[in-house]
Amino acid sequence: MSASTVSRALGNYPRISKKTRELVQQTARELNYRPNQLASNLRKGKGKLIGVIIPRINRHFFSHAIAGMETITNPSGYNLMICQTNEDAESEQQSLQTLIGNRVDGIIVSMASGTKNFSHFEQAVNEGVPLVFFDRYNEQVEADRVVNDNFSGAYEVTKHLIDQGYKRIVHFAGPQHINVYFHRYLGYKKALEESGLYFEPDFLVSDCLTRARGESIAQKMIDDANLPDAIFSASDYSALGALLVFKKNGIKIPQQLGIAGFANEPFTEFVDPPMTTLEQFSEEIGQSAARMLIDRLENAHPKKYTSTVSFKPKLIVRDSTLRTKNK
Amino acid sequence: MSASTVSRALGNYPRISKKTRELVQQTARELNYRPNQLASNLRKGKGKLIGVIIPRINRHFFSHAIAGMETITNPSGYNLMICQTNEDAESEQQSLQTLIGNRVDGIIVSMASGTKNFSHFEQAVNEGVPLVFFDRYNEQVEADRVVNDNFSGAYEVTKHLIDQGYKRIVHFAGPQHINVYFHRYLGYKKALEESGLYFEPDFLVSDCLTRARGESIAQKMIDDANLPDAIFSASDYSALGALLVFKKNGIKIPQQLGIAGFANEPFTEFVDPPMTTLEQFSEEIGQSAARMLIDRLENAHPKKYTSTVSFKPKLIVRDSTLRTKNK
DNA sequence: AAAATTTGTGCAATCGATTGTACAAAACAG
DNA sequence: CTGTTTTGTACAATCGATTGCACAAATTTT
Repeated sequence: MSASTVSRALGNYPRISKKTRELVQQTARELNYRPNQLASNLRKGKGKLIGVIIPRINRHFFSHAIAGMETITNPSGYNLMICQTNEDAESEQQSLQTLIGNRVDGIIVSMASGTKNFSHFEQAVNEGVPLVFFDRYNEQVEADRVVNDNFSGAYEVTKHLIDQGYKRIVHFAGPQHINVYFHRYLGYKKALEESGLYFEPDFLVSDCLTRARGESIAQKMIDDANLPDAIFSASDYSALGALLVFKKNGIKIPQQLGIAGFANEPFTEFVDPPMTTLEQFSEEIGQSAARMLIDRLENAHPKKYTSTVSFKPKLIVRDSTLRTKNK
Repeated sequence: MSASTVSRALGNYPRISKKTRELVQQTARELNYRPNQLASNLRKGKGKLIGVIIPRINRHFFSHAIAGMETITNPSGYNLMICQTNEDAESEQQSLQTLIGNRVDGIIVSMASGTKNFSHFEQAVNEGVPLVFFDRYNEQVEADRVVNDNFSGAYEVTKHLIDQGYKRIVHFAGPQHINVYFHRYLGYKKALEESGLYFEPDFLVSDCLTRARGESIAQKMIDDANLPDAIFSASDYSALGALLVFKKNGIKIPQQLGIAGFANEPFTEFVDPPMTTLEQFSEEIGQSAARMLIDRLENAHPKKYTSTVSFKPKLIVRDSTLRTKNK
């Protein structure tokens, strides 16, 4: 029996007689035959493989986004090949090369913080590699996007702080070349301005995303006897660090000082006091990105077509900012 | 210029003249040529690809294990292809087929809880697919393993509870067909027996791993006015659920009731009171599994050689079980 | 019963890189 | 200046599955 017949029998081609087909399939099962996907993909030029590039897999947001993607890709028969960049630009470049070299059908990316040059992405787009960004993207690169409305999230939480009567509100910011953190800053600023609130440059603490940095900033505030009324942090982790240091030093939260974070990391619910933060819908974002990519892969789109979906983070108010309730 | 020359030039074969080599490499860069890995892998029969099968990617333990693997595989030039099973046996089977079909060099697995038949793994082993299990394995399958010493971890924490003066100690258990949970139960039991402590069958709460289940069990204990002295849970999540319900009902922890979990999920540090638990060294386990697989791929081993590495979890004592301190 | 159509299978080219072998050109030796 | 060795490049087969085309057998039509 020829290879072609076998191939067609396994592929359920109508021209193959029922008898042969069943014989082949039965025999294949017995011999435990597994078609070599490499060969198949090579010949067909497509392999039902989607590449994913993310900064870190062990972050609540990203691992949940990936889980979300899989709920979409699996039923459609796509597999995921996941690369971590560890926030490093070069590693991101490499991952992109690897994925393209492996002829993935498309790529879902969230950019590394180390990335400041975007030519590798632009080039990929120009070569026609279907690309979808989620969460962290860059304006320059013309590709599909699934984003968080960080601006509105930040605006809302800052508004909330103002409503609670906090006036001198500090912002723990992230690297401003990343859209995500820049927009959080903008939302924060907009809310302040709208309320005609006092704002001075050192209300902005730059690159304050980690627990350690949050701790040291808080310690410095205490040492300088220069406490703000409230802190809106772009990261739950630095908010946590600050909260712990303040608490240890007997500063009452939320009465003396309010703290809000961003991302609704699992621990925020359980710190004392529970922390106000913003939920990001990571799974939905992952799903949406996957859907968008598959749509692009399976349906023809006009050349310059790009699509953007935006998710609005949900404000989760907890005791760490409820000054009115906790008088 | 022939394809073979190009291939050799890019591969830095000594027989290619420096001039040609540089010309080729330069031109390749200009044309943005990326060798088709599919074709290359097909021809070479190897692809520097490692498959990973895990229950869920968005679990602290697993996502950190994967991060650990990457620290080893990346420098060695291997890529990871990750599949989630969602604890489902059939999905696990499929993932295995997919990975083998894609001719991965080897596979790192942590079994799904739904898996009760292991023939697919045995068959893979027989076919010579290099397999390394981590955390969740099965005795029947002869393959390399990286495991947690769940027995000793459970033994230690139970011992600790006994030392703190708790007597009626309940165990929230997981599915006993999974080695991990079975060993936790055994360690718990051993500690009780050694201390000559009273043990009755309903001290064992089966399949109690989720927060919701922990809550309902705790509620039931309260309703029945049948509180134990302490709980050792095989999962931080169910421990959390119980802790929250007890607290809401005014039961003093650790004075009236001690609670310990397993896995050192991030939130355990921040609940009130902070929860005693066991740290699992997920990254190290991932690293170890990756190292073991690569060793097997790159070094010849005798046929029946299998290796097992065991990590001892570290007891992290926090206030939730410190009855003596919190009198 | 011959012609036309349908059905079932095999041949051979193909995807793109790799590699053993062959052969031409250059370098060297005698 | 001829013969030998070295160097550099090309040819062609290969990995394994897929697929257009061709052709034989079976079935239907006239």
